[in-house]
Amino acid sequence: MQLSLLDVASPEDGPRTRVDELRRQLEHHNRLYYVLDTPAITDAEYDALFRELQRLEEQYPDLVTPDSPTQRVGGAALEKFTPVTHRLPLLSLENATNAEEIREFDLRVKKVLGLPQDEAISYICEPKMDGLAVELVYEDGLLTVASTRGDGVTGEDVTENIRTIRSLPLRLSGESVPGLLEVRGEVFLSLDAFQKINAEKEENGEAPFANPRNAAAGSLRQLDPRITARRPLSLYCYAPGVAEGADFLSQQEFFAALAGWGLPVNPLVRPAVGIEAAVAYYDEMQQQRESLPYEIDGTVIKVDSFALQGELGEKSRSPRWAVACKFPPRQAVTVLEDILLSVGRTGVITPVAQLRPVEISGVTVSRATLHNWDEIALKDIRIGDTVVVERAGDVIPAVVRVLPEKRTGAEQVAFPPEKCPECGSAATRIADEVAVRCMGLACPPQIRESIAHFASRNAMDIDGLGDKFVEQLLSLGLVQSVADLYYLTRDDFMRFERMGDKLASNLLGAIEASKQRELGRLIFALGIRHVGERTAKALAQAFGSLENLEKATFEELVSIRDIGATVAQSIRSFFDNQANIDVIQRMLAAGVTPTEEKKKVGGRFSGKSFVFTGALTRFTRDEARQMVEDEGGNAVGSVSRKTSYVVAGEDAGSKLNKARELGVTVLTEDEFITLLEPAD
DNA sequence: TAGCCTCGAGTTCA
DNA sequence: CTCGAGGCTA
Repeated sequence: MQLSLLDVASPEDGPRTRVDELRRQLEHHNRLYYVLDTPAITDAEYDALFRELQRLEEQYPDLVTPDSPTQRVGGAALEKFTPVTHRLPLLSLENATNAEEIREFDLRVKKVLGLPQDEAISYICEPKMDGLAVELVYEDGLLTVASTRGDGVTGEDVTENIRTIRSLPLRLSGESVPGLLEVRGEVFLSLDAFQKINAEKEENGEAPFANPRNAAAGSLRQLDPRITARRPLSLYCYAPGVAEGADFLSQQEFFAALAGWGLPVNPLVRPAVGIEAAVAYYDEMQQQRESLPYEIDGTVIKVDSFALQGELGEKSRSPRWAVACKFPPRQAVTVLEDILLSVGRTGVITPVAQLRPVEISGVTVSRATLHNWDEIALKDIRIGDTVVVERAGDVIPAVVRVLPEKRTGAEQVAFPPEKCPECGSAATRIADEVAVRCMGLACPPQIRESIAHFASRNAMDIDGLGDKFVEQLLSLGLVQSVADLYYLTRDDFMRFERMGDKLASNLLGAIEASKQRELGRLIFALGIRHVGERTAKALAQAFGSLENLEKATFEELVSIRDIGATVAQSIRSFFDNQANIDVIQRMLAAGVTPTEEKKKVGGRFSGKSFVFTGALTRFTRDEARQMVEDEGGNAVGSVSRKTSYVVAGEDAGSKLNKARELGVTVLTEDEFITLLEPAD
């Protein structure tokens, strides 16, 4: 395996042979250096080989290939990152924070699989790198696309930056390279690299990065890959995406295949038979944590067998076959100086802790949400207390507990407000609810936040209209409700502070553009209580137009999946309020025309709703719902006059009776299947 | 009626 | 990210 500088082809053998040879050697030494950590040549020798290759490629441009080591650093900077939609979404993991929760995970796995509790499942354990998830796509062995995780469905194209990672092969080596291979991995910075980068930053008088993860994120998001190339990022691969022409039956086989192709895998990955071995691994990694050359924030336990993984399946955002075992987050002690009150869009008054600024894992924290007064009472948090603070998931600060031994007696107990701190209206706690609400209709922050919500990215997406401008619109009296946005003129905007022609045009353009948004966005934008993004979309699909939704009866609303009495009532009262109708009318009059929601294809069941009841034998409830939705229908939970069909399995009970009472058509499972078959 | 599972709403810092 | 709450299923 050892390659020496002497027993290789000489330049006289022809440039092509030499170029191939140099590439082979450079990749080989890259791997020895970065992956196996056993360099065989000095840096100077490596540089000599690299420069020779560069010279040859300059001389013979025809010989340049995209997987050449010289091509790791691309040319010019990008304008922006292009979005990439992942073929399979990148899910997140459920968390466990201690051994007990890890054991609960194991019990859940066995319960779902129907295995006895004393069965020892084969798991794979890995350190959980504190970095950024990416997805790499190799087509016919060649790295073609690398993208960030993004929201799990769509990420950003960071191929040029990923190519600068020296431990990553641009072309897969070894036998039986698959036609298409997607690999998920974690990009991170070693502590050494992190310190080096920060030293450089400080020399240049720039602010240092708070921690290695931020530094890695900053480096990966560089538009100029030449800058990224100077930040020695690393990467470990850990999970497959789509793989065509490769079949691994287990996580272990997958890791072995990765190693065979030259992809970097964390050497600390280890199998564990039975959950106790996995718990031991977790404990062991926690011991080793401080001596590792990179940061980890826990371990990951996965069911080894892909067959079992498939059987366990996924919930909406996380698989049931893996768990992230988090180490206790880094904590800090500080003083809680005050409890501030923040009023949200819905009037909920949330207590926020004002803290004496304290540094936690590189970031200075001065505020932390306290959620509600039950929480404050439960933890017995008082103003003036010395408290332990941590950053949950290393992001959002949270007050964990107080240190009562530090009390002086001067601490003050905080009570829920009786009046809204912003508008002075009565603040009440509705029965059975934890939240305290401001009941004022004209409460300024509520109005400001609801208009900002209307304009926000996932609602009407009025680019540039944030809190700041909404505030000014309100204080200048230019806007009372969201409808007024559509009557603003250029002159109105020019009254703003620091407003130029350009900015005014942009805002007007953004408002104009928002007139045509999908119906679901508009419904979401209205800010009806209990109607978030998902529900709004469901309503848009079910009713097709704002007018239909306005007229919808409580019964009709309840017959929609995931809408129960509470949500239906909330929607009804929103539209029963004349003020709301006026705002909507004024908006429509200004030319707001919601666009059609993308209808599902087929649609033979469109407008039809199905209720499944009793024990189904030919399909599960989920499958049944899927089949109905695929044909454009709704599968709902309860029978009403609006229900088109009730499909009754064995031992159907009250729903079947109700269907008969109301005269709704009742189908057997077989009849339902017949209905599904194409009409012709 | 309990126990999932999802959704909604509020939140931090750079 | 977290908590609370609504809806659905067993």
